[in-house]
Amino acid sequence: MDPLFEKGMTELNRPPTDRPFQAFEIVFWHVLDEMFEERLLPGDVLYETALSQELGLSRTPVREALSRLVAEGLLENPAGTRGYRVPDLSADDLQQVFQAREILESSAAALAAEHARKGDIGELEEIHRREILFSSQENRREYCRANVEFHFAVMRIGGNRYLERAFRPVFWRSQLYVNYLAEFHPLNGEELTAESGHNSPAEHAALIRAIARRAPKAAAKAAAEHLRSTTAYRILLDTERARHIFGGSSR
Amino acid sequence: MDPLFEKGMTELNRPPTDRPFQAFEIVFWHVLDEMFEERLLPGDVLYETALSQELGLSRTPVREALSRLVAEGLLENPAGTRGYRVPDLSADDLQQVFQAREILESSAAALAAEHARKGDIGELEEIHRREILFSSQENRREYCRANVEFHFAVMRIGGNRYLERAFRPVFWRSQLYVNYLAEFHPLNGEELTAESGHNSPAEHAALIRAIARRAPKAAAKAAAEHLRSTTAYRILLDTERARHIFGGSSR
DNA sequence: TTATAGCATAATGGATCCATTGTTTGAAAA
DNA sequence: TTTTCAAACAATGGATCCATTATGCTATAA
Repeated sequence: MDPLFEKGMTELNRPPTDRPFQAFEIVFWHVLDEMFEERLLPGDVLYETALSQELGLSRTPVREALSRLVAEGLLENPAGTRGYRVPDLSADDLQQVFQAREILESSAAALAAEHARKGDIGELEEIHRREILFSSQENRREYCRANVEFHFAVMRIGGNRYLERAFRPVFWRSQLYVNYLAEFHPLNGEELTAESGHNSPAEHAALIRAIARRAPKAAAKAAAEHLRSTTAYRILLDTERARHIFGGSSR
Repeated sequence: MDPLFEKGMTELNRPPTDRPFQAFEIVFWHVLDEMFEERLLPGDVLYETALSQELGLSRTPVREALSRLVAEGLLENPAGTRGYRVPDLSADDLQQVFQAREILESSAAALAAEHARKGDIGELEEIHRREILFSSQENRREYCRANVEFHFAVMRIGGNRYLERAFRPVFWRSQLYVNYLAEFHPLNGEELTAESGHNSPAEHAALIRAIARRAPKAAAKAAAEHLRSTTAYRILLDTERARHIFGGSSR
């Protein structure tokens, strides 16, 4: 459990701090990692007891973590039910998640175009360089990482902490869907990959340009268009095939 | 502690269910009510121990509740610090909260204009009738209630559950600010009241019309303009006076 | 063979306990 | 009188315990 946080992309979401991890945080990020790594799939159920034994902790921190995950909308435990269920995937959910992302991210992009400072543009460009590098190297994990960083960076540069807070759970959820869908989609391995076919870098470049020249509307448009070309979104449009995917877990 | 949930406006936010309250829910809504009722002000600090004694519960459910409130952004406990602090009010926070609301609510209004069914319009009109009634009766509490219901109804009719989830904490926080500001603002009692001078009903009417005639852009515009005319927002514009208000708690 | 009732199992909500650690008070020194 | 250090106090994080109750299995009956 030690190197739990050197892998995966979840630590991106943990605010940087020198304070040691509390037990419940270990559980929280562990579960999140399991979800991102697709070892936990929609329909799977987690139990406090089992988890606490697996992780060698008492149930107290496990409860805390699971309860937070529920608050984030990443798990659900309907009233009077035991176990914490990884929410099912429905075409409707997918559509709503991406619609929400489009609203939040295009607004943030517009704000970023208004508020960006010189260093911010540099930061975006640095991330973007990594995206290009890793996409050409076909280094899926590092590419994905940079991609995640990019979206959070735009959100942060936008400068609205409340919008940013609202964004995090929506984004997480959409990431889960992306991985899962890419995994199970019949087109997987052909033209579709988890990171939207590597056209992201070009679209990100367009967004950076819009932000750099302080064009809020163009930035918002670029962000929205980028989302629309995402793998998951494209799968969604392919509703006929989608029917084969959505539904219960395979496990 | 029994009639805790017949007063206040917080129960609006508890999803309806026949299941009895769990202990942690009692704590959760209790604290929320204390905040809305302005018995808890920015800068105040809550302690698990004290709360559990006050409410006659063990610390376990209290911890759960406080932890959820932190997750909602309604309390904060910085790393390595004791006590849960009601976040301070800064002009910047206020601006951001209202900016976030504008983004979320205008988007939801547009969606509502697209998705509204006949019954939905009826519901909005019913709430709106109550607003008019109570505003003319100067029944502050019931008016406020209807106002809250209205905003949630628009969000719900928009139909995006993820947007709705993101909206809730932002809205809550803005409500806290509204009450607090109205209380302490030097203009309180003159032209400003907590419910933005009762021009809300007219603005809500405009929003309903836009939704009813399926005009997403008009709906979004109406929602945004409504927010801009809110008390707190108007106070915010009055930055000179604002300086006297923002800052530590009075308690 | 399928459906139902009842029982055994085990997971959860809440209470309590303990070790750790942040806070505060007070005493001593500058 | 003000500052520093230490010791007592108190709040929290985590572990454990217990009562309640959801869940699953079995045996019986249709």
